[in-house]
Amino acid sequence: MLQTGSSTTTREAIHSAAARLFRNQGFSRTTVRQIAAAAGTDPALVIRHFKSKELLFLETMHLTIDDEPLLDVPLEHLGDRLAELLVELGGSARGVFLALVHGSGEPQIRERLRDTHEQLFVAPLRRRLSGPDADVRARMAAALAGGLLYALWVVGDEGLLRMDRTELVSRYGALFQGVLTPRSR
Amino acid sequence: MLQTGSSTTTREAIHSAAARLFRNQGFSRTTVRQIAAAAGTDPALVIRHFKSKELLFLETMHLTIDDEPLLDVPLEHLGDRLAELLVELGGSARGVFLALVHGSGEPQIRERLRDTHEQLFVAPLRRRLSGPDADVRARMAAALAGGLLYALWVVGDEGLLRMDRTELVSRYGALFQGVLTPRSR
DNA sequence: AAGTCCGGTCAACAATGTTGACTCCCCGCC
DNA sequence: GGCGGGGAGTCAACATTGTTGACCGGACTT
Repeated sequence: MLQTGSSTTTREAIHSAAARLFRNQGFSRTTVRQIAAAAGTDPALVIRHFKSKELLFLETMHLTIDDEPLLDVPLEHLGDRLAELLVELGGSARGVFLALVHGSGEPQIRERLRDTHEQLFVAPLRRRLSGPDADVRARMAAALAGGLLYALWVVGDEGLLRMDRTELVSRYGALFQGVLTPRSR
Repeated sequence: MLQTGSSTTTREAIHSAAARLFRNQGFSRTTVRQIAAAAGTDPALVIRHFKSKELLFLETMHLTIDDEPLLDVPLEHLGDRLAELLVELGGSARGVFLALVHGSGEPQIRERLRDTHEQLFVAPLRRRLSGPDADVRARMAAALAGGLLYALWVVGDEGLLRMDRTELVSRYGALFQGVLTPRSR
């Protein structure tokens, strides 16, 4: 048959083991032999299926949130909604984000991070805005969003982490709102 | 004499070669043998002088801006000044910042990044503020600052990079100002 | 003068990503 | 039915990485 039964299973095992390890330990700290062991197979097979460790990384680490519906909220509440979404984000998204940021020394991973930033933050916000400076405002809001994740996850600012969630949401929500729908005029 | 002439020179050579290479290529992409070659010495000596590659990295990569005087400006202009400072920042600071961010998968480097963030952004701003929520506002402004560098350097948002510098400064300056000296009350 | 330390060199180690040779087995074709 | 070919799997090897230990030589102390 066309379905390569065992092969697909093995490939899938490698894929999911790699995804888990990359999320938990990042690119450089996880070894091909670890992935192979976790998938119950041979290191050579890992490379054979995906062409290299880096390509395997790129194939497993994509960060997609279905925020299209989640951002479907009146424009005047978009700031709060976005802040809420970001603050409550976590779990696997955190691991993928950190893996991308840490790995972005490699050109291909950096490009992936750039695409992710664009499709995750810039594009959905851009779609909701209008006016001559809509693009700039969307990009600034996206920079704010990335900066929040950066402060919380990459540097791990204890002060922000310890802060009351609802206060953080309301403060950052106001910031977003100010950029998205500038006051007056 | 007590000055170990050649030794100090060699140590210095290793130090500066390592600093340059780490800045340009980051932690994982620069090898001990590269550093040794650039310093005109032996890989083993690199490890002997500094205990390990990671310790050498930590010894060479610290990011300090003498921003104490540079932020000495009336409180109502602090936002613009900070934005100006960040946007015009570059050169070696960029390399060190990126190396720290990319390397922060390693716990020690992450701690260094956290300290840097605290001493470079949070502390100087905190010193200028007062009121019950001064700490929170300082940390949010610091997150904004880090987020700007993140967007420009780590992800490399083309839209922001292409933007007119003075417009970027004025927009981000207003953002900073809003966080530092909230309107009304 | 002998001894002791310190900077330097060389060879080796284990671990890494990756490749090639080889086996095995199942599928379609004569 | 036999058989040839291709793909999955295994094993050993390679070059490169960070790091260590053995050895060497010269300078400073006693």
